[in-house]
Amino acid sequence: MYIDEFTNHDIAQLFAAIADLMEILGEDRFRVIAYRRAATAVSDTPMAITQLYQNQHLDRVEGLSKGMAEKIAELFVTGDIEYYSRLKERMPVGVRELLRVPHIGPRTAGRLYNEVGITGLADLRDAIDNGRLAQIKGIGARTVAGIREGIDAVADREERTLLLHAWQMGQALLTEIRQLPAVIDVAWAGSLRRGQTTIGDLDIVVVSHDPRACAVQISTLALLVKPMVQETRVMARLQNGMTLEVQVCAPATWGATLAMYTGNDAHRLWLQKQALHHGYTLDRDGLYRHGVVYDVPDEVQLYALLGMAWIPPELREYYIADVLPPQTLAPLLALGDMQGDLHMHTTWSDGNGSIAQMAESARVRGYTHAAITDHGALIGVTNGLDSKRLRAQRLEIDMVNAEYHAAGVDFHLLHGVEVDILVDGHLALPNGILHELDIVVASPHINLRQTPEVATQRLLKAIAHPAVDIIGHPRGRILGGRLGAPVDMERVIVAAAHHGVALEVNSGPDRLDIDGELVQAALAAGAVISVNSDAHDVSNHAWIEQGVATARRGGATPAQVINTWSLPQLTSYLARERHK
DNA sequence: GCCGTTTTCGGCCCGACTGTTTTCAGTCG
Repeated sequence: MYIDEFTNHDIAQLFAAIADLMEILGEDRFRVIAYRRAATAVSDTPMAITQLYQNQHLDRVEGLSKGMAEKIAELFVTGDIEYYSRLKERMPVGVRELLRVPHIGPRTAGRLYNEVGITGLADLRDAIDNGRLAQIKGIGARTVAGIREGIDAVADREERTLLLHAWQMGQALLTEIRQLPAVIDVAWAGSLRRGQTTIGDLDIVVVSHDPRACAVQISTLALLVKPMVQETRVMARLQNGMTLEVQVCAPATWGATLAMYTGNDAHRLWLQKQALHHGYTLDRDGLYRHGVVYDVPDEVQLYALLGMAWIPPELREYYIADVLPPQTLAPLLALGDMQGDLHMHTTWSDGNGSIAQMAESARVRGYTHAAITDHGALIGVTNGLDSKRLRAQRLEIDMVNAEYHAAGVDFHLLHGVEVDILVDGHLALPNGILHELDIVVASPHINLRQTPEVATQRLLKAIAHPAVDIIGHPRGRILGGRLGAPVDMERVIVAAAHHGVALEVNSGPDRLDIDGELVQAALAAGAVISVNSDAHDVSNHAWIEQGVATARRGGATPAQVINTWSLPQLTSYLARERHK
């Protein structure tokens, strides 16, 4: 039995590798999809697959078919999957790295191996440098340039985990740790607590009266893979492939330890400097005065002892060096401030939920309103709506609203659209229909490889359009996938502020576009922002938490985020802006 | 490979755009 050797992450990687190799080898694409689905099913499972297997509960893994469960059994029994071995004989595994590079799909990856012998990113770089790549039929100068551009964006992708996935794992860990008898309190630290868009390692700080005993208890949790205990610290791997570090401290040092583990490095050094300045020394074990531990039961007291107001973790990277923090910071946007989600899709275009289902899911989250913004007609696969279908959709939205109204429920749906911003900045729907809608989100989806000037003009033109209320995921970046359009965001922000158009923080886990830095710039210029889920399924509404974290990193206060406004306030904003 | 059955096999995600061609293959959303 090889059962202890595989985490969920390992198994998902194996299925993904099989799918990639099959695709490169030109196998039936529906079989490829089957393996991909299995990879997703496994990595979406919080419980250890090994444990489910031992309890004969693999059939409880949602989305995992019987055939794929058998492959997992084969892996646990023999240590390998025979089909995978046979694929590897036909195509080196390294070739699948090439698929991550923009402009290289399975066919090209296969040709790069067969015709030039390229087996990985390093080979690909060499082939670009020595001109071998340009010699391949069908790959011209522009494609080579595109590949050269994309290769670096892709290189560090494997190392980091998307905020959403780290968040989910962090939640699961907190829940389990909290139930241990020796635990008084527990919190995330590190980049997860700071709300970074991608996370390296997961850091957690725990408070206990008996830190050593508590560390041992933590090491027994089923979520941990190969845990190691060093006095009051636990190191382990997690099922999703991340590395975990848990530090247990005594109640008296909680404030100091949590702040030191939250960081970042620069903020940590700055805190230590401030401590010295006030006659203390500060390290991960606590705050000391004349060599004696000084009680700091929480972070607020730590910052107070160092002569300043508590700084929310999301802003700590910005408060470093000689920058003096304000004595009181305005409260940042919180999840509870959100009154409406203004960007979501339904089965009318490419979503999975009906209008009524998406509305109810938004209402249950505590919103008073939400906007249905299906795709406008342009992108084929999204089944976009033209004017005629949008008018038909209006009737269904009116009906849902009427039902809420009749039931005396305080919830209202706005009718909107997510319209494509075309290459030249024109919108993909006629002005007539755009003006009929309650709200218009305009987003760039295709042709994201433009020169900076053209890409910028494209957005500026859309912002100037009188019907546009929100610019959706302005750069179109995909985390770990592509950088997005080379837009001059400074000019875009100025224009958005001028025209009263909101810039979106899209909460899609691989988007988080715009990010914290741009939020900060936008707010400084007087623009408003809109934090939206871009949900295509009722379950996606939860993504808003990562969007809120991103807005917080930009220092957004509730008033600066149009989603916190009451329906009357939002409606008057939409009306005023439309008649400009 | 999986699903849902008219339970034995056909359908499953397809259309636009790009770059390279000279009529289209491949990538992307």
